[in-house]
Amino acid sequence: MQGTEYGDEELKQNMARELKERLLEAQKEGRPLRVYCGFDPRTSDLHLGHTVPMRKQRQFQELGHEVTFVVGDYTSLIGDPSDKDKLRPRLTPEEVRHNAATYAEQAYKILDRHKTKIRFNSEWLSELTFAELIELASNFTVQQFVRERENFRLRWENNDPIYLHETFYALMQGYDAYMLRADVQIGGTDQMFNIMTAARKIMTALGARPNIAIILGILPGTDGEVKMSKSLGNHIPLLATPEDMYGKVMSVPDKAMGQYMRLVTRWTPDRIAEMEAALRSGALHPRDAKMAIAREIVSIFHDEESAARAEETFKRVFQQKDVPDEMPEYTLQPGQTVLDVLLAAGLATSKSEGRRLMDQKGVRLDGEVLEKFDAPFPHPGVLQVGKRRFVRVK
RNA sequence: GGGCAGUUACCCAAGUGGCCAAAGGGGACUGACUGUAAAUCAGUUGGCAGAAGCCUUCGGAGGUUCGAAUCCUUCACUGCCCA
Repeated sequence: MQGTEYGDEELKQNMARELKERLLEAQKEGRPLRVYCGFDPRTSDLHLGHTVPMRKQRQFQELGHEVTFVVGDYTSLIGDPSDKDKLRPRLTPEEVRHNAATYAEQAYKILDRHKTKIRFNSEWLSELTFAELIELASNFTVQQFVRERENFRLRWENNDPIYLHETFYALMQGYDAYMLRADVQIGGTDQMFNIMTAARKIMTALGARPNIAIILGILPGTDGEVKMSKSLGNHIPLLATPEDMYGKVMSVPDKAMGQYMRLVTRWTPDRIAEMEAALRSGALHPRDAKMAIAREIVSIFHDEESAARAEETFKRVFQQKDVPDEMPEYTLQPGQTVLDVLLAAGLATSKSEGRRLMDQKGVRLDGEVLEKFDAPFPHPGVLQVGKRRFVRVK
């Protein structure tokens, strides 16, 4: 149960007990547990935060259980209720399929490709009749949605709109769990309502055994404070290069190291406890601890070798202030000024921005600060903007 | 259906006829410092021009005015109250 967070010790005990019972029962029946996880095909750009529940699923796979990956193609008609003001155009079936494929491809960095079943929830949700929907809805009160769900409550208090159809999201997720006869459903604390209240209630009402909830802590973003999310700009994409991923992990504040160790790395609870003890006693420097975490994380999503290279680059660029081995290249065109090159190489989005960067002494060529933006570009070399953007100008 | 309030730059939010490219905060970016891309401090943060300057922006459209984010009309969206 490493990394779980129910916010209530009693609930945690209950879930742990139920899980134990269900395991024994399944063993007696000679069947694996059915573990359910859903995903929203609206995004196909996964980040470390998405991998937290996947890691838990992987553990189930390794123990021989059955993991079903549900593509929420039907639920995506609604979208995540926490995003309010973006109009979410309905995706075409092709887009859903494409996103599902790229999403799954990234997910297989963690899950076992051969042991993962994929289902689309339109399969059963599109068959629901209006009468059946009413039946499902009759299990809930408006108060449950508005008072118990934190994101709705906040929106209610802030006078933000809450559309009726958004409340269906939980019903649909619960119905998914019912259709799959899931034994276990895994999600972050933001899924507490959908898993605990909605799914368990619907399953019970329809005569199935309620699934057991495994609620995991939420991984904070690179700011160390709030949930990792692309829209907040504090995310670490799975598709980041090894160097970028390593550096982004290094930029996470020290205080979030524990959460990263517990929620992202493959380390055992013992190893983590050991490291934390060493940190407390001063035997382990926080920088070295974080470097180990960064290296481990890059190893998971790339491989050991790339991780070692990323570490080298990091040491060179940030600890020795040297330039990295590899960087994008740009071929100089005749007659270009410094400003032209900045713009053409994508280091500035407008001439004004380029001038500002130069005014701030943020532009260097082979280590020399460039100040005259309208001067012809001096000579080929390594053009650097700020601390970490490099282009080799040829 | 009726009444009232609101819609400002990436986000939150001030501004209620000229001094507004638009306060403040967050974020982002740059610099200094640092074990770090953290923390802290300083600066920058619409576009174009070397600068004075010019151009585009305050939900959409139209209007009043020498001049509008600010006033009027209308449309769209949101909230609150009443039915």
